[in-house]
Amino acid sequence: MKSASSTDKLEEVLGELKKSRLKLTKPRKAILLALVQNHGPFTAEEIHKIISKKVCDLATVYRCVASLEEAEILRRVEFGDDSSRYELAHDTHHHHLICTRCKRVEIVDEPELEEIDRFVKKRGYSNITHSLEFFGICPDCL
Amino acid sequence: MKSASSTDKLEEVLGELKKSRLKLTKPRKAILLALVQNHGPFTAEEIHKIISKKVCDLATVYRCVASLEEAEILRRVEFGDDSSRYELAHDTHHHHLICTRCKRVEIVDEPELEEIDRFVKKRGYSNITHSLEFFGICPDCL
DNA sequence: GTTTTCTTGCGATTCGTTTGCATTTACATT
DNA sequence: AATGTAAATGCAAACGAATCGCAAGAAAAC
Repeated sequence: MKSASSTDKLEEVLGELKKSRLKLTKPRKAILLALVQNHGPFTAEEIHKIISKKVCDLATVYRCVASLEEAEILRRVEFGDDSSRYELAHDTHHHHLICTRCKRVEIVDEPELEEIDRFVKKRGYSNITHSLEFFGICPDCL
Repeated sequence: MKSASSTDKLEEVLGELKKSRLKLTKPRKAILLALVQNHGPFTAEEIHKIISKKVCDLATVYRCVASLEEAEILRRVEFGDDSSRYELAHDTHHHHLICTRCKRVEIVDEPELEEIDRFVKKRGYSNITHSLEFFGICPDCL
């Protein structure tokens, strides 16, 4: 199975948006396009820059990512630096490997890590999610 | 091997503090005592309440936890709710399981999870650390 | 096209955290 | 014990990320 093209992906995501009860507005479309076209989780501020500040106010970006996260179209990621980052939830579950020197972000999607949640299932918890991020110094920075 | 008593633990931690080049001040002693006596990672604000606000200013708590983290006596933990929490770094490496309803925090220290970092070692990264937190609904809240 | 409901812009506001600066304290040195 | 000095503190002001109130604007429903 080939990976979908950028436009395919955008249509897919916009489809998800229509299925939710969220309205299809210009800021939301711009944000989703930005995340389809660009890699890596971004802060609201970064998204605001990418879509161009003329599209909408920064406050609107915050409100959009919040509603899109609620609708499970976006996923929030925390790198422990006091700001939330967002990426398409549609992408397969994965984690990040962040170089603490150059801030490069790599994707980690080892199949063995898929089963992580089972360690807490036996405690009777439900609706389990987890957040796993790696930090280290990348080969280039050594 | 028995777990150390509260006073043993406190002395051990104060020993670490002396070995660092940090001065042994009243606020730092109070904070370490608070973390020896109480479970779970706490925010600066929570620590400030525990040690009693008379001990020092909130700004001092922030400065203390920062220096104690730097000295690797405390460890910072993020639950993705826009505030940092601190616990004794001395305690064995573990993760947290946070009930998203009642905010209860449990410790997760499955031995199988110890080896997590190896998934990124093969990418040539060094000084690897990771942050893994679980979120779910606890049996009592169901 | 009109109504209803959601969304936005803009400014003000909150909240966690940090900082500047004068003062105080811990600790080393005499 | 008195002194010197570098580090730590209190207090208030400043900060940055995120949120909110409200009036105006735009989408979807009728």
